[in-house]
Amino acid sequence: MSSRDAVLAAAPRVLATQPTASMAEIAAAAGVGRATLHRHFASREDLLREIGQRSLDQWAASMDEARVLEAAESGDATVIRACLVDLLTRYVADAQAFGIALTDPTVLNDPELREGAERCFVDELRLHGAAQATGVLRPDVPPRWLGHVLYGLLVAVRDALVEGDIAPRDAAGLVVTAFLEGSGAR
Amino acid sequence: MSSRDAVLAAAPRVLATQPTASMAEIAAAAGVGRATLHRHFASREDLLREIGQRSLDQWAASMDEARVLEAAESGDATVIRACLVDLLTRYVADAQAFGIALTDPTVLNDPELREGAERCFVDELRLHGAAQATGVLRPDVPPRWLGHVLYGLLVAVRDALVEGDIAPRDAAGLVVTAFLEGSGAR
DNA sequence: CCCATGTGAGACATTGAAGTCTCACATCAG
DNA sequence: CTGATGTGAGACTTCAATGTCTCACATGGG
Repeated sequence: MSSRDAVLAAAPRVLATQPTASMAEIAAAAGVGRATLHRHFASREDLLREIGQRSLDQWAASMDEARVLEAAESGDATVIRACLVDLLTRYVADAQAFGIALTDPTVLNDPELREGAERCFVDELRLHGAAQATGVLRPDVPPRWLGHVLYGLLVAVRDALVEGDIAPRDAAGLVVTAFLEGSGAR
Repeated sequence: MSSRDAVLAAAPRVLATQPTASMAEIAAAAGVGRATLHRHFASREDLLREIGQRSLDQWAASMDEARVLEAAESGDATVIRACLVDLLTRYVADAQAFGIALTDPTVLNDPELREGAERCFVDELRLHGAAQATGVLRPDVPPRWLGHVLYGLLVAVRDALVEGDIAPRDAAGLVVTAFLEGSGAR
């Protein structure tokens, strides 16, 4: 594994538990010299942006793999619902790999990344819209609110896993249930 | 309003949109000199801790006002459900006032604050436990997970409000519904 | 063997925010 | 008026992390 890959593997891991970790700490965690870290990423911002970009790529990839647009256009409630579940499951995995990108100010405030996020979000909204139109998701809430709820649940599952309050293998199921059925008893 | 109160009012507001705001920016937002800010709060950590402590006090106060422990001990599903809704509504208001405390590393990592948070959480868990036992909340998930879901929804509503995706007057209802009923259509 | 490449260690410089200090000024109670 | 208190402005110091640079070394291809 190249030292660059070592950094890109280690950084999200440390930052997940220590969002303010210094470059020195990140380098150490990656088993790499501080100078080497700076060779690959000129600044801390650079590194964070790269991680943010990768999380966006992963977001897009997950939507792609779940065939979000295809499902949205199908107009078939069963397909849409299955797609949603598939998507959420992928998101949960992504949130563990790129948890830092969910809440880091550097990532959240970067104009380019924001634009990329909005682009992904628009695609996701297609699915939510189709889900609302076909009776899969409740129609009486703003579609963008559904995105926020999803986001919040990913933050929740990330933290719950970090603190060891839920088992990794249960994570996806808990999120899917919480999102679709809520936490109220049936 | 004393300058100290001005700071304690302004700081959470600026930090809500700029979590990395400098002391100088906070002072400016409070309409107060930088020296004055340091007179009241020796360090940035001090200020953040004070805000964190106040958010904990508010958390405790909200549980108190919603009569959480009383409801938990009542064993009455109707009472418990009403208490939960009341509590969530209060939380939504609190999340707007102290949104920064939800995700700021300084607040989240301070040992004393963590201990205080855990103490509040334990009380909240009593309610969740009672709610699960009386068929108000689903019994098939870890009680602590319910706390995380709630937390995630507060982060979601905070961000949705900051970005203007939902109307302030709808916020509480959206959170209550998302938590209890989920986002799936009935 | 030899060179090219990438690396670690560590010295060094830079920077930007934090924190300190002084002083003049406003306010207000007595 | 007068002293006490709190304040704003701004100069100043400190400090920790960032970013730069050099050099010796390892490795691997030729």
